[in-house]
Amino acid sequence: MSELSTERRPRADAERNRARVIEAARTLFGERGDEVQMPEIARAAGVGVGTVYRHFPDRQALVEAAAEHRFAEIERYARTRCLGGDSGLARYLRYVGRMLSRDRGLSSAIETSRGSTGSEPRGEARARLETVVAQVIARDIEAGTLRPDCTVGDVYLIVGCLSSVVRTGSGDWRRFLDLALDGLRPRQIPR
Amino acid sequence: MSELSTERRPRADAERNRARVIEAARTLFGERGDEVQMPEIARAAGVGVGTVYRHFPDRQALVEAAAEHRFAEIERYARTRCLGGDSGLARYLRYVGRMLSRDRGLSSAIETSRGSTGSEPRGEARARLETVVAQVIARDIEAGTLRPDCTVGDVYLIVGCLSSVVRTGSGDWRRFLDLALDGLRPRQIPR
DNA sequence: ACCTGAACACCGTTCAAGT
DNA sequence: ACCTGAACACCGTTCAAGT
Repeated sequence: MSELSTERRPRADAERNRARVIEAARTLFGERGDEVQMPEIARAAGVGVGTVYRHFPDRQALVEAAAEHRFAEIERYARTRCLGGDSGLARYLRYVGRMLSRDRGLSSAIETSRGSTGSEPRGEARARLETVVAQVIARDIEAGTLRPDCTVGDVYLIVGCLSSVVRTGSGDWRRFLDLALDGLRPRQIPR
Repeated sequence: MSELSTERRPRADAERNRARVIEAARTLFGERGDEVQMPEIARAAGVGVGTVYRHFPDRQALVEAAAEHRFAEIERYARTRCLGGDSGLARYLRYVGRMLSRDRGLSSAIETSRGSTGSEPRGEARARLETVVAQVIARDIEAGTLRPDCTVGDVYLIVGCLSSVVRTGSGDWRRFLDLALDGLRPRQIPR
């Protein structure tokens, strides 16, 4: 009857192993993106493959877990540096572009988390991020630098494309952002 | 000394097999995109896997060959229907979007042909297409509906993103195009 | 010359055995 | 409870044998 929570205190070595796996995954995915293999991560973490799978149901889950801290960083940046001026969204998107260029694993996480039904929370850092992005959008619209019909969905659309451009190296992502941002500006003097 | 050309006349059955492989690949890639497997294509074509590899060096080459006729179709559409009015590029991009929605294999071909060095011809249909796209751009710029600094590279950038949006189903590709096209319009009354 | 398909290589994932 | 790593499943690609 003292079983109020389903949570179990994990064994100390289990917790340490989990941390090591995440650490190794961050480094390797960050450097080489999606091509890194599971046995290599296990080796770098100093554990067996089975241990990796004990902590993460599949490869995809590990990719997401390894990228989670980036979403937290991005959320923090958006909250502290994109709510002050009148073109916060531009600042935000350029920051995301730089992040994607530096951390190739972030790109994989964003790309693959989209094929899903679309409505799964996928980590609380992302949920928080969505809230802040909505605030950035509202602020820019009020400042008159953003078209009034712009939604969070539009920003996701653009982030996804940005990720695709960076990942494939098919062009200059800064140029893409310039075009996209122009597309998001309000029509000046419509008549 | 009568060997003026390196070309050899292929045996009749070889040519027939090649055609069958392409036909099977078009159908299957078109329906289910990148997930279709080589043995399945071989079976559908009524040949052994080895025969597929005799005609196409690897999977990627087959994907490209199967999509080649789409590039020809798109080039024809661009040439006949996008050089008349004053917003040919918008017509063009919407047509590409519809094609990508219908033929899932085209998406794979576009996606994967980008990671490369960037400067390989990759089939003559694509080379011809590039020429026509340049003409569409020039015409729209002259008509004043397109920003004067728009390049073929910009259009490729947008087609790549369009492909990514359609493939991942991460959002409404028509909405994305509306935004991108707005970004490509000339700034009205800049001062 | 070209075809066939069993065999190989590779990588994600599982599970029997160990502590 | 958790860990290990050999074994399995799967799929792209090769190649010895056949016509």
